[in-house]
Amino acid sequence: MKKYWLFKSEPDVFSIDNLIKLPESSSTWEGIRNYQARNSLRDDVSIGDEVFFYHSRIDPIGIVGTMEVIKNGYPDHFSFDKKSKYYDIKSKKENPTWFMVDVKFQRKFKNIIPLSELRKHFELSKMVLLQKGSRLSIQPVTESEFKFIMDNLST
DNA sequence: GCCAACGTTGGC
DNA sequence: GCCAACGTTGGC
Repeated sequence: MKKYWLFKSEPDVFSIDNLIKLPESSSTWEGIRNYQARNSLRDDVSIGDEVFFYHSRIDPIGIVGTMEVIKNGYPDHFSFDKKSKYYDIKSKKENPTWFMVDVKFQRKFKNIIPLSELRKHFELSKMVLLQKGSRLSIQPVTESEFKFIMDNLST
């Protein structure tokens, strides 16, 4: 069954426009170095799932569009590459610590949906994103939350 | 750029 | 296995 997610990225590092410009408008989603997020990428994020692209640490912060998962979780090979900023000595090829998926651009909203806007809606009050202290960079979104945002807030 | 809230590390 | 110290995230 199709699932829904929200992936955070700092646009200084990787923005939705960067994704659009890549061949096939698709990309690896590497460099996730948090165990809870890793577990989602390894076990739950699946081909066909829909994902909100979220820009953090920029003004304004919020959801900028959607993408689709096109490859299930597989070892994050950047963690094996000494030259990569995502290199991690404890991740071994025969027993990888970190995982990633591939994504493909779907849609960029005409207007960003700011975090402050998301907070206004009772229907979204349970969103992982909006919980106090929440900073998961790969997080689940419920079907009703996803549809509410697409139907009422997307442009 | 600051700093609160988390997550991780490592000494004991 | 506790927990202080350190490192990171991300809203503001």
